[in-house]
Amino acid sequence: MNDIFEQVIFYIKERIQVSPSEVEIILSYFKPYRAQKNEILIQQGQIGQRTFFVGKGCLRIFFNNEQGQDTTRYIAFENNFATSLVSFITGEPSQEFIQAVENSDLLYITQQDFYHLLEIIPSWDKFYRIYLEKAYVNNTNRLMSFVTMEARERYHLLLQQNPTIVMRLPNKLVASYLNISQETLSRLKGKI
Amino acid sequence: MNDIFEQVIFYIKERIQVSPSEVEIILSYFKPYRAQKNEILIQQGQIGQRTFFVGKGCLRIFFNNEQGQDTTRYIAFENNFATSLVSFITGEPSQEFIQAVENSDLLYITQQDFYHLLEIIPSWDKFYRIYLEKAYVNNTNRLMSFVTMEARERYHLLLQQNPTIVMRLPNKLVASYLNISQETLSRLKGKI
DNA sequence: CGAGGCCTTGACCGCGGTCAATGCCCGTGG
DNA sequence: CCACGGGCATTGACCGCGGTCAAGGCCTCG
Repeated sequence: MNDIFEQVIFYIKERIQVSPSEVEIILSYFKPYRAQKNEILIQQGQIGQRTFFVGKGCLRIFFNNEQGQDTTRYIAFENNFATSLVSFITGEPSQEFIQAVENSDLLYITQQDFYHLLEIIPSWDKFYRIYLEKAYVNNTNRLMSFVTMEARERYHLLLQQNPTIVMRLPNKLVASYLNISQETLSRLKGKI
Repeated sequence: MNDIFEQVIFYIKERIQVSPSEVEIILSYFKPYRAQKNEILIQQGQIGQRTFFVGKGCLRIFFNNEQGQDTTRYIAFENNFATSLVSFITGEPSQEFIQAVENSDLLYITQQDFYHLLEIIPSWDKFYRIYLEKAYVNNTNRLMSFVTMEARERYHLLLQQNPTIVMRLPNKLVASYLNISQETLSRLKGKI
């Protein structure tokens, strides 16, 4: 029953040192939530952000362009966090959506509580720093791939670096993640 | 003579609280450097990163695609920091170059010393966090603009949000920053 | 005054998007 | 259990944004 709390603690302990009493405190700020497939967890324009931890299932973060297609910025499988980080940082309305791709078991913590932990748990600062660093590296690599590579190369890179995404998700989402149309992805797959 | 040190301290004090003795310590890790126009400060493939502070002049961070054109990821004018952050974080070779766009008065601090400050100056953690947050927001906004907007829109957005870049830098660099060819930028400017 | 870099303009073309038709798979209800 | 409908994937036709190549003009600096 407490599996997901054990998962998140495992995740945290891999990154920072926390005493048993601190673990108690930290966990007390995380709340469980069960999301249905396709459920929208964060709407575009929403403020008051939350950070999610995926115990089981899958979340994606995406934004729309004016024509109505969406681009997926990040995909979180089991044992990963997902946040609409820009909005989390700035406190401004989110440009991004968060959606459950599958039925998912989640934990979440509000932005307020997260920042509160920064004040009461000395090592939480480091946890946040590591999280930010990872998010930064991730996004910058994506930026580079969009800017320097064409569709076929991005697809091959994804196959190398993150085949799970291609195997587990419908083409539609893979295309959204690569920022190409579903048709183009289909043609790419056809030609080996 | 100490102008640039005053500039960096002003920058720091705007963001975190530091005691006079801490200021002493922090400054002792920053070293001045005068860069010539077009000088490359960080080569692609280089490890052992440094963070630069621009007192006067301008730096740009860019990377190459395989065809040899470059894309400018970030432009730092006076009173801004510039780092090849991914490499700084991961310790791996930089995918990015840093170049002086104009003759520039700089300060720099090595990655080692920067991390050392994290240990000896309590509030430096916060300074780094704020820096990371800003860099993250910046990059994510750029990512979104590349992915959701076309050339003309990106140009108009840049004119709104950062006209200095357009006014102060040669077209070549503006094009590189927008990730379009010089010819396309020229055509865009022509048609209002 | 000459040379080299930068900007502009035109001709051309290819990647990848859109639209549309068709096929496939799967869940749902008669 | 089968028929139907809806969502997803595939395939073809078409086309437009923006890149490349090339030529010409302009400005700057030695």
